[in-house]
Amino acid sequence: MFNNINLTSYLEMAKGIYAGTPQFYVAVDCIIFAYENNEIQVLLQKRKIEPFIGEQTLLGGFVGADESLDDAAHRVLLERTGMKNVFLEQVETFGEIDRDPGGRVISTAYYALLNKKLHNTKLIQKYGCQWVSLKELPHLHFDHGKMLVKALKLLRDRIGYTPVAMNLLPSEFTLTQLQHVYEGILGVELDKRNFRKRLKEMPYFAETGKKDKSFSKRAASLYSFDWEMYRQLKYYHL
Amino acid sequence: MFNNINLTSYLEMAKGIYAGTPQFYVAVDCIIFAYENNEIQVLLQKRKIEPFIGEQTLLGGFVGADESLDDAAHRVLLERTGMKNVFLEQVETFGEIDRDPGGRVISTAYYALLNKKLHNTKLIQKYGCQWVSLKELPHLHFDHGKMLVKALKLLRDRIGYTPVAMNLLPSEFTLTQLQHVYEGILGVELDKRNFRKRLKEMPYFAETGKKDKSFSKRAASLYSFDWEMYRQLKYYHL
DNA sequence: TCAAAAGTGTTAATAGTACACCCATGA
DNA sequence: TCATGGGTGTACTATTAACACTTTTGA
Repeated sequence: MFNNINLTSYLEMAKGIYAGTPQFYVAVDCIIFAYENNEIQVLLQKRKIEPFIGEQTLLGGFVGADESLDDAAHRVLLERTGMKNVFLEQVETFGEIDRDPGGRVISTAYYALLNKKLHNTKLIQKYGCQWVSLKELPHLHFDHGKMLVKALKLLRDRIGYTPVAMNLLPSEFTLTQLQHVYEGILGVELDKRNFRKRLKEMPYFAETGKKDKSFSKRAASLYSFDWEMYRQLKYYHL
Repeated sequence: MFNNINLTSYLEMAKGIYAGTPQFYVAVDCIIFAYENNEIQVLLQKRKIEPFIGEQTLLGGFVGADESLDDAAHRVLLERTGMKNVFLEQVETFGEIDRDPGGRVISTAYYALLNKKLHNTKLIQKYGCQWVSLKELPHLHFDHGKMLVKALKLLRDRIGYTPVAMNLLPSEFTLTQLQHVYEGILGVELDKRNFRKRLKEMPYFAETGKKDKSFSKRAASLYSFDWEMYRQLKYYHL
C-alpha cells in the first residue's frame, strides 16, 4: 500500500516544476442554509472519526486531484443532498497549522443556499446529516464555529443588496415567506408595510395571480422573481 | 535528487491519517496597495520563469510546511518590503485545475495596505519589484487580474465602513491626503465640504495642532486617528 | 364568532447631495 | 500679485423608520 502511494506521489511531483515545495491536503467545508417553518436551518452531520466522534460538524470533503475548489464544494453538495446547481459562494480559507488534528489540512469554507423541498431526505439520513435551527446551533469543534459565523456575516451582507434569498424559496412564494427569510438571516424583525413597499418598487417581483392557502385561512398571493429582468436592470443601472 | 523528494513526501504522508488523499502546492499572492503622489499604487514584480518571463505579476510565494496561510502572506510582505505588522486581509482562494502552468497550485489572494514611507526601497529593487499606479496597470497573466479586481472590490467595500484607509497614511496626515486616498480607492471625486463635514462628526479624528507646509503654501492641519476611541465607540454602538 | 394571517399609506426624521467663495502664503 | 491648496455652511432631495386598522375565511 505504501509503495503505491509513494509511486503516485512521485509521479505527481515529477509532473510539476515545483519539486521540493511542500504539499498539503486541501478540503472544502460547506455551511448549508435552508428555510422551513419560518426559520433558517443549517445542515450538520455526525463526525465519524475521533476526536469528537458522533458530534456535529459542517459537511466537508477533500478536494480531488482533478477537481477545482468550486467543483469539490458542488460535489459535496451533490453527494449529501442529491442537488446540482446549488447556489454556492466562497467564504474564506482556513490555514492554521494545527486546525485539523488528523494532519496539515487547508480548508476553504463555502456557504450554500438551497430550496429545502428539493433535497433528498433519504440521502442526508444515510450520511448522518440533520437540519438544525440557526437559533439552536450546537458548539462546533475546530474552526467550524468561526466558519459558520463568517458565512452568516457574508450572507447577511449579501442579502442587503442581492437577491440571494430567492435561492432559499420555491420559484413561487408569498411575501410573508420572503420576509421570514430576511428576518431569519438578519436576526431582526422587519416592518411588514415597509418591507412590502420596497418590494413593490422592484419590478422583477411579480404577482403570479395564484394564491396559497397552506399557511393561512385568507389566501396569500404568490409572487415570482424574474432573474432576467433583474440582470438587465442591474447592468443598466451601472 | 528524486530519491530525496520521494523520501520527504513519504514521511509527510505517513504523518497524516489521510494517506492516499491527494496533496497540493499552496501559495499566497499579495495585492499590495500604497498611496503616494495623490494616487493609489500597487506593487508588482518581474516574473522570473517562463511563460511570460520578465512580465509583471503579483507578489507571491509558496506556503511553508510549518506556516499558516496568514503567516505566509506576512512573510512575503516582510521579504519584499522589509515591513512587519502590515495590514492584510484575505480576499479569496483560487483553485482552478489549470490556473498555474507549472503544476496544480491552490493560491489564496491577500490584499495589503502599507505606509509607503516605511518600506525598504532597496529590497524591492533587489526583488525586481516596482510600484505601478492603479490607473496604469499592465495586463496581468493567469488569474492575477481577477485577484486584483476582487481585492479592489473588497477594499472599496471595507473603506466605506472601516478605517482601513489609515493604514495607507502616516500617523499624522492632512484631510486633503485622506480625501485623496478615498478618491483613489473609490475611483471617484468627492466633495471636499461633505467629506470634511462627515469627519468632524467622528470624534476619533483629532487635530494634532501641528501643521504641514510640504504640500501647500498655506499650511494644512495635521490630524491623527485614535484607534482606541474608535474601538470603544464601535463596540458601544452594538 | 373568532382567531390567524393578509393586506394597505402617511408622516416625521435622518442622511445624503449639490453648490461657491474667501484665506494664507510662497514664489 | 498671483497661483495654489486650505478651509467653511446652507438648502434641497432622497431614503428610512415609525406606526394601526380592515379583510378574509376556516375552524
